[in-house]
Amino acid sequence: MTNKELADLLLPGVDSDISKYEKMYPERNLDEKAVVTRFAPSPTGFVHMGSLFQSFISRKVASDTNGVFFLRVEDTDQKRLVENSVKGIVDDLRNFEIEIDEGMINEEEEKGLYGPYIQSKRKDIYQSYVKYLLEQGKAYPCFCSAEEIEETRLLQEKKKQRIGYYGRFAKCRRLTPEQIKEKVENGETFIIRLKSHGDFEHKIKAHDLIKGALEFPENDLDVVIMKSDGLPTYHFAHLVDDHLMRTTHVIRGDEWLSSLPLHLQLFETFGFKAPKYAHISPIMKEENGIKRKLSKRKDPEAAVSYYHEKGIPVEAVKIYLMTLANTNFEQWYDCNKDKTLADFPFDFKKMSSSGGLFDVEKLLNISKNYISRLKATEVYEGLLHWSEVHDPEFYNVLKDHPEYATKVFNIERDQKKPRKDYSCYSDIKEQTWYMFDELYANHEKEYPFQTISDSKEIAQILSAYMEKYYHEEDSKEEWFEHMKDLAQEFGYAREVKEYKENPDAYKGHIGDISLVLRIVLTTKSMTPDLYDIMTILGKEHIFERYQAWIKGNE
RNA sequence: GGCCCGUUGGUGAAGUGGUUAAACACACAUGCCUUUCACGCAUGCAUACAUGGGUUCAAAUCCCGUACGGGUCACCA
Repeated sequence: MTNKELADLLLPGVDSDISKYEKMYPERNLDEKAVVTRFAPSPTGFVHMGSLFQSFISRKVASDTNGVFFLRVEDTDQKRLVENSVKGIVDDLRNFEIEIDEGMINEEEEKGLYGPYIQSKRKDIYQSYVKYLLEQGKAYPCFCSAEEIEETRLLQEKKKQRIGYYGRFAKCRRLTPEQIKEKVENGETFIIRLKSHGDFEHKIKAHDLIKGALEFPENDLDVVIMKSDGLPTYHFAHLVDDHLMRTTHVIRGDEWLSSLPLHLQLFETFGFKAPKYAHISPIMKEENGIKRKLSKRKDPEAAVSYYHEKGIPVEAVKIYLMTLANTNFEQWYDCNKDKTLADFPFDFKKMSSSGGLFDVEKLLNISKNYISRLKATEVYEGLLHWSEVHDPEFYNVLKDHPEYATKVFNIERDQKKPRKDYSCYSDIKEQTWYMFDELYANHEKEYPFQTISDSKEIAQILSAYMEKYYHEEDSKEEWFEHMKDLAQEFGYAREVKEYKENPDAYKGHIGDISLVLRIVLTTKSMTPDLYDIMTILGKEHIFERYQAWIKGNE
């Protein structure tokens, strides 16, 4: 019995002519340096921070080189499928503004000429390649049961031998064609294994874009390439897909590093050119002094939804990811304030070969700086968008007063060194609610008075301010002069310096007076510039709040 | 257990044999500025190159061992 007859017996009706696929998916017509890469998740849930990181880098590299970034869904494990997760993945990428050039665009549809981009629809293709391999005598069927495999494993453990299906442990490799025929005709289920010619004692050299030069023993495991349901395993799908999709760079998590020898062997077996590999270390988290992989299950910050809920701008998250990826980015960004992420020359070699710690503090700092550089209108837009989903009360207020709200966000913003108050959109309401009537009315109020806390004196100060010292048209300088006059009238120093030089001569200083005016107006002892606040709020509101306080504290 | 990768201060890290007695950023502390806060500025902090050996005139940087951490060894990806 020839290999061809054997292949026909095992995969009847499958066309082993792989040359047609080679024609169907020709080399891409791109620049020599163009990088074709992909994000290839299995549809088992939402996108994890680590995957987002990989896609972000992949997108960046493809864009930098006028290449292609595509999304391929790896659903060959039918048992683990989670409903609607393709949509989840697509949405997560879109929400982070990571655009795909090709691939799945929702649960059913896709775009691009190198599809199908979902593995369950590529079964015919994989089977052709499997059959081709069988005909070449480079693969064989295996009828071993799970129990038998387990048995050899135990035996190997006991004898302290390497675990796996290889060498003399590869029983089915020695099956004669007649035996195979008999088993198939008996209806026994089988899988297909690679007939490896690797030698564990031989070392092979490999190169990784991030980790550099690597050395491994050759793969000598007869790994499963096709499962009993006729679908390929990851390794084989990787070979076929990344070959036919003309992937030039495989960027993936470093849990794959140890199967690199196998993958290289697979490409070599077919005589295909292997892609370049970049194995990214996982993002770590520290807990109780131990570093561990950021976990989807345990760590809320692992889910990309966390950032949307907090209202950290997408761009800020990307900036953070870039600093994690290439730490020289921070300095570059600092020196090139007019440039954007897209201008930064990303370099694989600058990636850390060990796993970086994910630092939410640092992210928030970056976000704070980012928001501080935004225009007030941009803050308004971003906040509006965020609050629509996460804070309907605030959203309604913002929606009704776009111009007013923009003025509020412009306080101490339009200057060379803008204020840095907000780390994320969810911070803003707490710091600005007193500027909005609707929110002010419903908010609980506490007045944290300090030096001046006697309500009678406070009432007097407020009254005097309204009667004599408040003038709607005052410039900032005039306004401040009037504040000083007010301070003086009540026995407080006009200048802090004066007070410090001669503390006994005064009850306090200008700061104590302005604090009273600030607190009654805003209920806060810490706010941005009071003049700006007063100007935006206007006479009516100021007087209303001062009078209400006096009345309430008689 | 086999194989592979990694280990620079609280954190991210620069650094690839010699002005790095270890940059920069975050965090933290102090001071200045300031009507508050924030910003900014200045200073400081952290006893930082896992460890033992070797190569060299010279090592965080090269080699070997050890420890610790991570990954992998599925009809999962």
